[in-house]
Amino acid sequence: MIAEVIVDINHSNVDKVFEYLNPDNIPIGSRVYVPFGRQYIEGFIIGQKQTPDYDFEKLKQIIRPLDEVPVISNEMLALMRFMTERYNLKKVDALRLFIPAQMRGGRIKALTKNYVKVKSGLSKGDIFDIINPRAKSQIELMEYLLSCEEEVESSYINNNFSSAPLRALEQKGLIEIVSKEIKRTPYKDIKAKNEIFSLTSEQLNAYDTIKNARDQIFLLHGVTGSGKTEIYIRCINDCIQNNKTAVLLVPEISLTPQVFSLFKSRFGDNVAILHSGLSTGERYDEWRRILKGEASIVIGARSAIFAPLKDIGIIIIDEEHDPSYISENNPRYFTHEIAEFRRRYNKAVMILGSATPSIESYYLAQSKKVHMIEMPNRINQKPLPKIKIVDMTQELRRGNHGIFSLELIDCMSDALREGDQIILFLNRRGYASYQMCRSCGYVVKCSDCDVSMVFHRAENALKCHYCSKRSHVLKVCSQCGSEHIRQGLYGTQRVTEELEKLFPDVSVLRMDNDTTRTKDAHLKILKDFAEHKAQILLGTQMVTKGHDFSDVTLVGILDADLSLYFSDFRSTERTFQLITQVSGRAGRDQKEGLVILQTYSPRHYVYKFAQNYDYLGFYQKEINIRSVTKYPPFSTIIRILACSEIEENAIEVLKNIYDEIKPLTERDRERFLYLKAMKSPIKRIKKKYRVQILMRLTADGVDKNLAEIYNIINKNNDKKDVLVYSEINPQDLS
DNA sequence: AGCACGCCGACT
DNA sequence: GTCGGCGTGCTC
Repeated sequence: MIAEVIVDINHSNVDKVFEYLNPDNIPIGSRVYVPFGRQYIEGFIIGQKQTPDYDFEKLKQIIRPLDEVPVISNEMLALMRFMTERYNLKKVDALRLFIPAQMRGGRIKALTKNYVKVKSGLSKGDIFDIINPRAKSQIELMEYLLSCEEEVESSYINNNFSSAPLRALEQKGLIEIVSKEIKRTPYKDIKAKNEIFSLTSEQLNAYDTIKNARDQIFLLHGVTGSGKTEIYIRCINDCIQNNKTAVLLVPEISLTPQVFSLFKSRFGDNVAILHSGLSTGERYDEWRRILKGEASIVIGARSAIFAPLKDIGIIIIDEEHDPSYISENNPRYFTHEIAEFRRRYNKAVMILGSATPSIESYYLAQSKKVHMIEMPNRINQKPLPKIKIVDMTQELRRGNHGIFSLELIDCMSDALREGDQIILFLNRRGYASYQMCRSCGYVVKCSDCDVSMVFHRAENALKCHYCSKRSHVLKVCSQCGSEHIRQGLYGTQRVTEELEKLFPDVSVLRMDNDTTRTKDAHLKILKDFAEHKAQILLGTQMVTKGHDFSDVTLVGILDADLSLYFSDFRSTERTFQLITQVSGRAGRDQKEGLVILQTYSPRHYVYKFAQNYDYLGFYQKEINIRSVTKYPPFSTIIRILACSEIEENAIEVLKNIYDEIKPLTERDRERFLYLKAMKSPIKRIKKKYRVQILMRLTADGVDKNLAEIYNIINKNNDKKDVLVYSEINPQDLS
C-alpha cells in the first residue's frame, strides 16, 4: 500500500500530501519517521491508496512508526479537514493541536521506574536451597523481599542494601528487575469530600431533560449559583455508565484545584486533566491515559476539546460565553465549532452553560436549533446582590476627581468596619496609561507601530503593547519643550495608591497581569484572599471568575464603561457579561451583597438591564441591533489583512485580492452583505503597514464561497515582502 | 523548514 | 584562480 503522509514541517510549501511506500502497512493515523529530501523527519499518515499519483520510481519508504498505536483517529482526521477548510489552516497546524506538543521530536518519553521482584513460581524452600547459607546479606535481602507483598522500588533497595547481594540473587535467577511505567498524575493527592447534593426541582427538571437526549445541543441558562455543576456531574455520570466518554471545558482561569478535586472525588482516576499549567510530562501521561481509554472523562481548558477520546457521549462548555474559548492565533479556532463538529460526529449531547450566554448561542436557542433550559433561581434562594449605579460625571461636577465616588468610599468604610471583604474590579483595557504633554497634548507613540506607548510604573518605562518596544519616560515634551507632563496614571497601581491614602491600615491584594506572571500566582492570590490575608482584592478581569468568597459583601466596579468605547460590535455584550459575573461575587453566603457600579455614561442601556439582571431584556435589545446592522449571528465576518513595510506593496496585493473577490459578490448579491477595502485601524505594527478587506456574508454565503475566497487569498500570498492573513469572525479588528 | 545548487566579489 | 555571499527551488 501507498501511505499518504503529511510531514511535520510548518511551511506552506510542504502543506500537501507526500506519498510513501508502506510495506508493513502501518495504519492510518500513525506518526511515522520518513526520509524527506536529504533529511529524516516526522510525519503523519492521513490516508492510503493502491496506486500513487507521484512517479512510482521516486517513492521512498517509511522508516518506522513512532508510537505503538495510531495516535490520530479517523474522527480527528475528519476534524483536520474541517479545520483546514474553515480556518484556512495548514494540515500540520491542525494535526499538531491533536497531540501533546512535547511529543514531537521524541523529546518526551514515558517515565519508568525499576522494581525488584521475586521470580514467581518459586517456593520459599526452593529459594533458600539455592542461596548459600553463608551468604548472610543475600538471605537478609531475600527475607526482606519475601516479606513484602509486592515488588519493591529499586531505589529503596539500593539505599538500604548493598549491590553485591542484589546482583548475586539476580544471577541465580531468584529475583528479577522489572521496569514499569509511572504515570505522572497531576493533583493525585487531592482528597475531597464526596458529597452528593440533592437537586432542587429546577435542577431536576434540567437534568431530566438532558438525561434522555441524544444528538442534541442544550443551552443551560442558569443564574450564578443555580447549581449547574451538579447537573454536569450527573450527566457525565450517566454518560460513562453507558460506556461513553465525556468532555468538560472550563475557562482556563477557573481551572482550579477545587474543580479537579470535585471531579476526582466523584470519578477518581477516570478523570484526566488537560491544561497549560501541567508539566509536559504530566500532560503527556494524561493524554496517553485518554488515548488508551484509561480515563474517559476529560476536564480542561479550550484545547482539551482535542482530547483523543473515542465515542464521546457528552461535551459540556461551561461559561460558554467566555472569550478564552476563542483561540486568537496560531492556529485560530473556535472551541464551539470544534465541539459541534465532534458532537455531530459522535451523535453526542452538548451542553452550553452560562449565566450570560453569548448573543449567538442564545439566538440559536431562540430559533430552536438549540434546546433551551432556563434556571432562573439560585439554590439557596438568596437574592442576587443589589447593583447601584453611580454617575461619575456627577462626581466630577461635585469636584471629586478621584477614582472612587463618595458613595463607594462610604460603602467601603462600612464593609471594612464590619470586617467584611471587598472586591474591586478594574477594566484593565481602559486603564492603560499614556503620558501626555499638558501644554500641547503630545502623546508618545511607538516608532514602529501606530499606537501610543503605555506607561509602566514598575519598570518606570514606556512600553508598546504591540511590539514590546521600550522607551524612556518623558521628562520634557519632545514637541514643545514643556515640563508639564501628565503621568497617565491609572491601572491597579494607581488605585492601590489611592486606597492606601483612604484606608491606610487595610491590606490590599492586587491581581493583574503584573502580579500573576508566574504559574499559579493567581491561585495563590485567591487563596490568600480566601484566608483573609487581605480585606480588599483589587484586580482586572481575573477577579470576575471562579471562587466564592463567602465574606465578600461589596463589589466595586470602578469604571464600567471603558469596554463600551471599543469599536467592536461585541463590546456591549462583554460589558453586560462582566457586570453580571463580577456582581455574582458579592454576598454569597449569609450576608447581603452590594455592587457599586461607577460609570460616566449611566444612561447607556446596558446598565439598566445589568442592574436588574435582565438578561432577556438585554438580549432582545442587542439582537435587534445586530439584526438591523447585519452583524453576527446574522452574518459571518471575514477579514483579510495585508501587511508590508512598504505600504504601496501591501495595497497592491490587497487590491488584487479585492478585484478577484468583487465578481463573487456580484453574482451572489444577497449572500454578500458587505465588502470594503480600507486601512486598518492600527495602520502600522512592527514597522509593517496594514491594509484590510472586511466582508460580511450570510451563513450559507460562507458555505458556498469560503473555499474560493481562501483560494484567492492563498494565490496572492506569494510575495516575499507582503504577508496576507485571513480570519473568519475576527474578535479584534485592530 | 532545511538543504543544495547556483551565480558574482575580495582573498591565501 | 578559489572561498563564500544568500537568492531560488525542491522535498514523495
